[in-house]
Amino acid sequence: MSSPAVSSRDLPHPASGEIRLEDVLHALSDPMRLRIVRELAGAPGELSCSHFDLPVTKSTTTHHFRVLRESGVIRQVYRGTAKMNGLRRDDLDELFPGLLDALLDAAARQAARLGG
Amino acid sequence: MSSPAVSSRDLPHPASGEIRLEDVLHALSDPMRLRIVRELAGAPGELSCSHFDLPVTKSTTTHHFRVLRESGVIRQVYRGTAKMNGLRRDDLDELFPGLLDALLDAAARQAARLGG
DNA sequence: CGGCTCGTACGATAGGCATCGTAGTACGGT
DNA sequence: ACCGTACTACGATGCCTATCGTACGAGCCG
Repeated sequence: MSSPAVSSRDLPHPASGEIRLEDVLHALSDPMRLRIVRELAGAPGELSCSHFDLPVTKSTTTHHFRVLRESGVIRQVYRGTAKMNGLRRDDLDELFPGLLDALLDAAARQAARLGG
Repeated sequence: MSSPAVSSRDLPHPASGEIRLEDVLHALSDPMRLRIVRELAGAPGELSCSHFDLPVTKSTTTHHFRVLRESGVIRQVYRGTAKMNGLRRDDLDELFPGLLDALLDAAARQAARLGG
């Protein structure tokens, strides 16, 4: 066998060069997804999908994670039954320097202002 | 009479405190609107709607400008028959410092990368 | 006044999308 | 082998939206 993958199941991610700004912005324009990204940014490592306690069903949660992955905002990988999620900081910072930090800062400011 | 308005027709804008990050991101996630904003950012003053040569009908153009205005990204004011458009740099920079510049830089980088 | 340009309003249409529920697959542990 | 957990797939639904065309209103200029 080739190098043992983290799991037999692999998930399609856009290559770094295929990430489109419009898709990233669209992904982050949903409150639920922005919340996910903020939580991911505040965590040290990766987080499993089940770690999040969102006010929607699991089907919808799956949908949001897929949108984030397909837009290039997060990286997903299976680890056993869990699916681990991490921000694609490296790729995003290289493509759009300062953007992710500005977005996270903007979200934090709005949360503070509106009492989030 | 109160101070003479620029025109008898007035347009509804969100107050600075009512601008929501999600709405701004959603507004900018459309290629046509991102293009408009980039052009506005590169111009010295205000630009009329008719200045833009977009590959859509005038109805659709009106729609996009309204979305930008209602999300708080641009300010619109009538001047005779023309409708002048300007970025709300001041408000955006106060609410989300660095965000607008990061977005414009990101858009410029992508345009350069993809040959826009 | 008459016409011209700029932009709006309204209705229609087609596609996208956030959400749900149910049924199913993959993996790990007992 | 069995069960439970984690996540997915699929279909349905209702809303939002990008687009168009046509008809209209507002202001300028001759």
